[in-house]
Amino acid sequence: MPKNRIVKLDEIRSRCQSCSLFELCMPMGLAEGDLDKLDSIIKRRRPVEKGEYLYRVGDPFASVYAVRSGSLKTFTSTRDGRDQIISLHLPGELMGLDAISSNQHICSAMALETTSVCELPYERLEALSLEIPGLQHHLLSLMSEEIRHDQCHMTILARLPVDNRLASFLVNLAERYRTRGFSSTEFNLSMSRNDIANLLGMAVETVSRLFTQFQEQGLLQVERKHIKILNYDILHTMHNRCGELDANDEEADKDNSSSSSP
Amino acid sequence: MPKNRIVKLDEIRSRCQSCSLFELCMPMGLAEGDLDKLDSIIKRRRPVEKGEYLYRVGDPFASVYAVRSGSLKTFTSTRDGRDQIISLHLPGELMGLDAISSNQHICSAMALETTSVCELPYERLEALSLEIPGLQHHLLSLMSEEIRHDQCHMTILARLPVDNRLASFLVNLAERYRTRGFSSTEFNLSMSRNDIANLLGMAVETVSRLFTQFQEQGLLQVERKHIKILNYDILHTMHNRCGELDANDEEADKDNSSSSSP
DNA sequence: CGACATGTTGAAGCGGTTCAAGTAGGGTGG
DNA sequence: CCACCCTACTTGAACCGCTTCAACATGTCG
Repeated sequence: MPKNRIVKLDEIRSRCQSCSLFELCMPMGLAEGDLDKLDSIIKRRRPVEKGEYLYRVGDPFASVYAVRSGSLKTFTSTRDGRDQIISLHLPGELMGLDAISSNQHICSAMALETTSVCELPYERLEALSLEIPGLQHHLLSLMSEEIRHDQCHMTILARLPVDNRLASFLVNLAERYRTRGFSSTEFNLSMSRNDIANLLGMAVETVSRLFTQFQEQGLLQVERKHIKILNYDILHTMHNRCGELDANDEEADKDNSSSSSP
Repeated sequence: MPKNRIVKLDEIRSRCQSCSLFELCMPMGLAEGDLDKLDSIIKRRRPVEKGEYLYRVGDPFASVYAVRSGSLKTFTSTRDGRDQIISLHLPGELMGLDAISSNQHICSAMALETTSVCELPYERLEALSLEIPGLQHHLLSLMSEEIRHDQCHMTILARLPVDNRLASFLVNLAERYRTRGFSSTEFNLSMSRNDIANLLGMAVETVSRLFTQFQEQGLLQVERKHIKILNYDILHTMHNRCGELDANDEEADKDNSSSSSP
């Protein structure tokens, strides 16, 4: 089971009560004054409408963004002009940290629905993280979390057949909704079939076929974007378990067949 | 062309002269005293022999490691027991930062040849980065670099046919060797065909066939692990250019066909 | 309502895997 | 030093998972 990435709703305090920055400010138990400091650098901005860009590849890197509501996809463009979707971002997640080293955004972010975000000017955030205890660690931790996620996705793309990929996607979504206090068995997809296919490295038609197949198998009930999970267990069996560490890990990598052991 | 990830050899100073920690300590122009501080937390350890683990999935996270010489692969295990190689690490690179959020290693690291590393106890490193100007930013920057790399690899796995994947791999290797002052046209692979296949999400046989195909096309000369690149341009044409930002990026993602523009 | 985007379904084709067999290093022990 | 073995690698041929192409259905929005 992945570690909870945000804090329970009832633990949220004062200012950020109406804000989805849980993940960013809460986990290290912020003092009142520190919370003020954080609040002071946050820029509110008008919602990003469906299809609008929050930022684009190559934009100068000035801020990171915390999703308050709605959802966005990030994607890069390959040289042949087609896009590759990198990830889906839900409320409570921080986006844009991947631009730190290049000082410009390395992917574009587009809203999948009307989406509101908080803008955090990065320089001020970085400065603040030298002051506020735990903030530095938290930023580093968030990035490490993102690396873990990406590695998991790489494994999915490299190793799994298409049905397992879709199952992984759905299980992951379910978990994330559950963590946010929503139903983990019934939700609406904010991504189109096209986007899902792209994210999972397959053809749209395949996604379509898999949804009907899953439905015929009694795993799901699908109606357009509405998903109802009927048999979570089987889906979970199919999904890639990377990132789920448990006690007896030593036996997991016992047969490392590749380049020799001495 | 990816940004240079390490500093030119003649810019290296004093203590770390014999060390490949360029990337970690150099880019922000360390003061003499700060360099001492950094040196003081570094643990030297005996070389890791080929096939030995530097760390394993699930190991408690205590340190990050800078590769001084040699090379390592990192990999996770999927639930079916097979491994998925995540990346190859060459001298000058820092490994293990992905363990920050979970506090245990999320992948295993195994030496591909006799490899020497410097161990940096993470807690002390994090503490130090509150003191040494620029170190915090550098750590964040390194992680952002890793995210960029992973995203690039995701794109390769999701979109490219096998020949382009291998070309991408070789071009990437060539660049990294060049940056390190080695020949970018002639080098030895430290990975086995098996490992390469695994990393690129394909079958060993395919890698083998592609090498002979590339050779027949006059792109390469291959002899076992020794690679000589004969036509870099064509390989470069095949390779995925993600992460290579340039001035006219706005036209790159003009036709974003997926979920609507307003 | 018509037009266009999005989603579904079927049938053909192919890229890459899998299976099988054979070759070539590299190390070990006699 | 060679015979041996084991592993890494290569090559061929059959198969199949998924894509592609094409046609149709369903929503959605001006």
